[in-house]
Amino acid sequence: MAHKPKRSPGRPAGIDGDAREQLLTAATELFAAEGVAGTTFAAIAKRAGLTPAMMHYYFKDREHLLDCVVEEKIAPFVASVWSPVARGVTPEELIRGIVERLVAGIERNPWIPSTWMREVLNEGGLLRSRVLRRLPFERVRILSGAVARAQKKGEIQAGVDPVLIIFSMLGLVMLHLATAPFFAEAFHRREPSPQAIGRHIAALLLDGLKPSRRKPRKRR
Amino acid sequence: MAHKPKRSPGRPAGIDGDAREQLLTAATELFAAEGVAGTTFAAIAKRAGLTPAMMHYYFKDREHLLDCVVEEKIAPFVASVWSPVARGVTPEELIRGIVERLVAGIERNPWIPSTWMREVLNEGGLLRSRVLRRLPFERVRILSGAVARAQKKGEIQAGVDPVLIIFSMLGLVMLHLATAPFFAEAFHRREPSPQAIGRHIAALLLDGLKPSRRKPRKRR
Amino acid sequence: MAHKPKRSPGRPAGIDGDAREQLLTAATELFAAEGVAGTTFAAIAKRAGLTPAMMHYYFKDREHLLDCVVEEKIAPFVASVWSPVARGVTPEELIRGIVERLVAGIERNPWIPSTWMREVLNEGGLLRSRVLRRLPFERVRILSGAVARAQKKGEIQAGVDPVLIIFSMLGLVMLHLATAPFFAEAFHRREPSPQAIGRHIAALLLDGLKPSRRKPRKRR
Amino acid sequence: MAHKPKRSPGRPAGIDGDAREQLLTAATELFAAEGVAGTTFAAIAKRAGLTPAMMHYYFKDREHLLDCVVEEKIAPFVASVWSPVARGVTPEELIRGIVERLVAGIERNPWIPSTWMREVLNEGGLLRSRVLRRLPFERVRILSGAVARAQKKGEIQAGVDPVLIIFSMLGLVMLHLATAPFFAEAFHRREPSPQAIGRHIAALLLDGLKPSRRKPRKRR
DNA sequence: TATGAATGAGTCTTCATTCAT
DNA sequence: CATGAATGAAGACTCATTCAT
Repeated sequence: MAHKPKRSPGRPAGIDGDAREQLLTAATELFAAEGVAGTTFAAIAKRAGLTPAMMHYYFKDREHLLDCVVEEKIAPFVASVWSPVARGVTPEELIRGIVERLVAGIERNPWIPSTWMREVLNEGGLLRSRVLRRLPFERVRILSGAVARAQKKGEIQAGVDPVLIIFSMLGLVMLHLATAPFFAEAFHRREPSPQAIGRHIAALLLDGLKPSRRKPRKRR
Repeated sequence: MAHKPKRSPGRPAGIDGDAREQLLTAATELFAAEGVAGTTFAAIAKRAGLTPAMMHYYFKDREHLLDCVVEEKIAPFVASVWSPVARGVTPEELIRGIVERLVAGIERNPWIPSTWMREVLNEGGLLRSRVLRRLPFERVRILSGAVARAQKKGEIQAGVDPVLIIFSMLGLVMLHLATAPFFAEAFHRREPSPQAIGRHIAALLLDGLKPSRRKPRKRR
Repeated sequence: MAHKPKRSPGRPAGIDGDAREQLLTAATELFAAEGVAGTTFAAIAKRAGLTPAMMHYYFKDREHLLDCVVEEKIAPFVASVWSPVARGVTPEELIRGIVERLVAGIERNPWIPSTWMREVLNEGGLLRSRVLRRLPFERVRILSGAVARAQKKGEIQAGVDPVLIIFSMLGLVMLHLATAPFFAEAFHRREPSPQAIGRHIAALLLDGLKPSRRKPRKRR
Repeated sequence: MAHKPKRSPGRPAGIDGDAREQLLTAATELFAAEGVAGTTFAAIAKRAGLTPAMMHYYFKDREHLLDCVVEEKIAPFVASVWSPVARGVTPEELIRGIVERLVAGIERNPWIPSTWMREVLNEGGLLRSRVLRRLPFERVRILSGAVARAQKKGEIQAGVDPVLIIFSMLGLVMLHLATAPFFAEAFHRREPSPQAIGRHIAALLLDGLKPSRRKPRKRR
């Protein structure tokens, strides 16, 4: 599907000088900073130190570029978050694992939260349908099923929706990581670390605001 | 600051035929659907049944248009949410009130969550600095102070951050309301009602996933 | 079908300053000289003393421009040639009339023969299908029917094909008028006048090379 | 003149695998279908299963490619048609011979009529001056002289021009062969065979529409 | 208040052409 | 011979903006 000129066989992919990879990286960074609609081919090329024409050499056109970004950058990230999700684990463990992998994946790809919020979640987001097709719905259902069962057993409160809670969880992580600079700017504070954000979210998700009955557990 | 041609005195503002108001409405709708960068003057004018030249007559240029949207549409919404926040109220009551007013305000302005996520929270968002200047930080501090005090008294668990929690709260509402269509599309379900979303968020924020010790209380 | 911005009502169409008309004229002239594929928007605009952007203002894009050329320039020419063709006239009279009107029409639109040969008759011609749709086949059939009947009566020799003869006739006119400059260039002669060409073709069509049995008739 | 990289001596020219020949063939076919201006180097290379860079290896640039097409493809065709023309033959025999060789040559090179009409006869045709230089004017003059003499003797009618008639003859052949697909498309008939076209043209040229006084002769 | 005409700057895209390998 | 990478120039098209009416 994605347009990919054959790489010269003598030249291994992925090395730092790989122009295509550099363009892709530049694209993701600019998408995060300016949005997809606000990012021109010329800007991407310039940031990678190349000419706009090279963009078309490697990616044919905008549509194909977006295909490539989703296929090569976003889909692997999504897979890394969801593929360990399996049946027979408690919701709490599942959630803790997902949040950890989300935070870790985003540390490696800091452009993701912004792009996800803007271009995936939003109506009219330019990556929306492309990403939608690649979401691992079976895994998502494993989690929502586990939540629903735990609710029936009284282990999870009945007020939350077992599907919406997944959006809450993902959304909170994306949102806090995406808005860390906004937070810092608005409140003249240091940006909270991803770990601090992860702890905040886990605490909020698992206990809400209520004081814990449990002994507070050590985290990492 | 904002460019506003004097309105002919005989003609009251706000009536349905008010071209300026119609343009502003068209703008907010398109901003929500396509993002600010993806919305052209021509598109706004066309949606309002007018010519691009009229956009310039009423709003001078893009910058002024954004000023007007923030000043006349977003700022009043923000104020309606935060102005009732006062000292001497429990964090739970404050949060409940804010979430309710958010949901109500968004029902009147359905374009807000999308635009907020895209253009305010995101780095590079085109409304960011404009909105930032108009946030009611004193009120925000009232809430975060109340949370911090409640934490000290053991009424709120220590794991959550008293400022981040505000982002969590606002973010959850915006996010769930903005992604309701995505949710429906991805899971082939009906869009959850704003009320259902409000209940889910309130439950999550106040209790997390834990089963409630309290008697479940009636909500509305 | 064709994209036509409404003309300001106070300004009559067709006056010399009409920018759209000037662009259309420039387009037809360049199409004749360089071919459709070889003619850029910029070149057309420049020849009319305007900017390329104006081309898009008046004609939207290349496709619409071609629509307009065919609709407003070629179709009327074709109609002027064929609409007087009626039943009950001898083939000789019909042919003589068509050739005369062709020559006259081309004198008013000297760009036609070249464009017709290049872009209509040729496979892959860029106006071909557009023009094809607008050919007056009923009239053509009137002529070919008349020729066929005259053949049966022995008034026309049996060797010629009653449909191909129409292509021969039209083709000879177009060809000789289109190649008049080539003729002059190749043989260092003056360009033959359209009238001379018309006489040559009528003579050829009606008598071939054979010496005439008839008294040579006065022509005009 | 034409740029021709030395062929490796062990490898005979003209065999099917000859890349240069394949490129030249692809070029002529595309020129006929899309016109010279509408044919890109990349398209030619692709049709021959090679890369655009190979075009430059073999033909240097566009200008040289056109030189090669004329020199190696069109000039031999022209020569094959005209070289048998000699003094001392009746115009009728000359014409009959030329038309036959034209039809035969075009059957071997079906791309010729279209290209000839588009790129040779038309003002602005991209092969025009190149072909003009290679026309065998002496032979053409042999024919026009023969026609003129026959006119003086009353064997050919006086109404036709002895030079224009040559254009008529060549043009009719090119035109009918080039427009055979158009004819078929426009009239929903089968394409006339080259032989049928040849017969029609010979009949038209020699007798016009008039019923023949001669006994109709057998043709092939 | 409203519009059509006009434009310059910018964006996407194509293409001939070059070059190192 | 042959290819992939790279580029500059140019073309189609868009758009914010201006202006006369």
